Amino acid sequence: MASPAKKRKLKSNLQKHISQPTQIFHDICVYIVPIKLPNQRVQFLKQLAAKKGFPIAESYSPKVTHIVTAVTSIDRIKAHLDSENINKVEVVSVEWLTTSFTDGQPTRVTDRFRLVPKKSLSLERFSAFDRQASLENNTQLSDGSADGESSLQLTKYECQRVTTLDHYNRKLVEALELLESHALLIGGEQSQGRALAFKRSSTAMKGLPKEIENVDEISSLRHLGNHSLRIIGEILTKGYSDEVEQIRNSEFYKATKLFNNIFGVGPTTARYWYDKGLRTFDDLRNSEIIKLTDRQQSGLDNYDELCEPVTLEQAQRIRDMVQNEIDIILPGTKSMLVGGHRRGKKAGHDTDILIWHPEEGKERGLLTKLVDRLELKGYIKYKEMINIDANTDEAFLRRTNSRGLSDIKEKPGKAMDHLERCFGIFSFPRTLLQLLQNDDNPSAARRVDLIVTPASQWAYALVGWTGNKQYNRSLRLYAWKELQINLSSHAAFDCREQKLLPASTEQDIFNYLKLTYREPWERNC
DNA sequence: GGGCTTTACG
DNA sequence: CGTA
DNA sequence: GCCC
Repeated sequence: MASPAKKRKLKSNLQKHISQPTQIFHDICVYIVPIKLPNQRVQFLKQLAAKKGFPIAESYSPKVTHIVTAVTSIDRIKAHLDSENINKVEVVSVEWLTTSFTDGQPTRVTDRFRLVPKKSLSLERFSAFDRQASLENNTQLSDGSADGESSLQLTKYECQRVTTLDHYNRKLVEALELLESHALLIGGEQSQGRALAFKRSSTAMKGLPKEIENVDEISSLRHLGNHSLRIIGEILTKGYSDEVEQIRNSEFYKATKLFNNIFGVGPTTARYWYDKGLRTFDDLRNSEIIKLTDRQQSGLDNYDELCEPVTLEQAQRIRDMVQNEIDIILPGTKSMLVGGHRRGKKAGHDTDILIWHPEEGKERGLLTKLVDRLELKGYIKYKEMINIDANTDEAFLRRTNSRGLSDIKEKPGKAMDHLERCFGIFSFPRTLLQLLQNDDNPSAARRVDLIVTPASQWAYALVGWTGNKQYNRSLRLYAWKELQINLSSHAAFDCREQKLLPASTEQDIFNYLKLTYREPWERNC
């Protein structure tokens, strides 16, 4: 990261993706009702509207001239807008907007586009109508736009676009993610890069506003090259990809993937065991030559329970319990769920809890006390404590300097102070409901991460620990390449201005990075 | 052909 | 090397 | 593997 070879010329990519509309239609103002329309589609329509010069209102106000909606009931609209006063506003289907895009100007509103009272139009017909409209819209736009631009576009970085849990191309994403994990399991010099490329292909698919039916629709998109397109094409034409299925059913993939699923076992160890001839957990347990680390042993012992998805309700109960403890230890301490659950996942593979005290420094030593109390209650099956003491300041300065800029006189100060972490396997009593549904196992093992952050680093910790992983990678890459800002989950350092960027909210960080704020559930790359 | 996020700790 |  |  610090080599001089890294001094690549900064391209002015920032403006490149924001093409200016040739004209702006000031006499209209469109409000898109975010009901029944997937968020992704709303974002897509807004983006396109901006490009085509259609003013968009973020919320409903008197200046709005056109309400665009997928909802079929006028009452539902009124309820949503909390206003009866929509008589002089045109309430139109999404098709009106897409037709207008195709026309390059606001299309005259006819009865065809107007929302009519529910009783005279069946729901089925309306949604079929709408599906057809979106299809036409995209095919027409991608072929025959006047300016020759394709309507399907992908930003360079994932953090510049909206990616939600819901999307239209699950099958394609699944295949590409399998190729990603396979690349990691194979290992070798090139594997990280190959895996990343497949990951980017898959996030590209997640970001599309509709289901892909033909490879041609996406063949010119960024991040989709020969290999990914070949896989996608195969799946689109015959429902599956030979290459993917061959990998999925291979002995190598099945065994290494199984091992890799054990907490404490990465691709290298999985591969090593495979090369030694091991294939199953029994092979592992009975092997004379294999020495499991404590972490791996614990991961293996709790394998089945750790495979159970952590529901949002469970995660909330775990946080409530943590909150109860820290209320006793240090009143005023706060905690929140981060990770996948903050991004809207109903089921996750672990629970991440961010803990802090509004008063800087008060949080010192808190985690040890918290973990002690949880341990006394018998909730902890396995744990690793990670303490970061002071004098990491120096390391931070060295790194910053090695990125090719002059000495920093001003010390980062508290920026790198003691962020404490504990990760491990906790065990919680099952609820009555779980006991009824599941077996008679009275407790449930869960992967839990506890993170204590000083108030000064809270915003950065929040962004970092909310993730997801790919979102963070893209955010940090973008920050460095485009703005020469070094971003981590503790702080951001502007290398041009030679200063730390203090932030108290997530919005502050997005502002520094000149990015539109993304809600946590829009960061599911 | 270089680059691919971050950067500690255990 | 694996964890986040 | 894909982008620059």
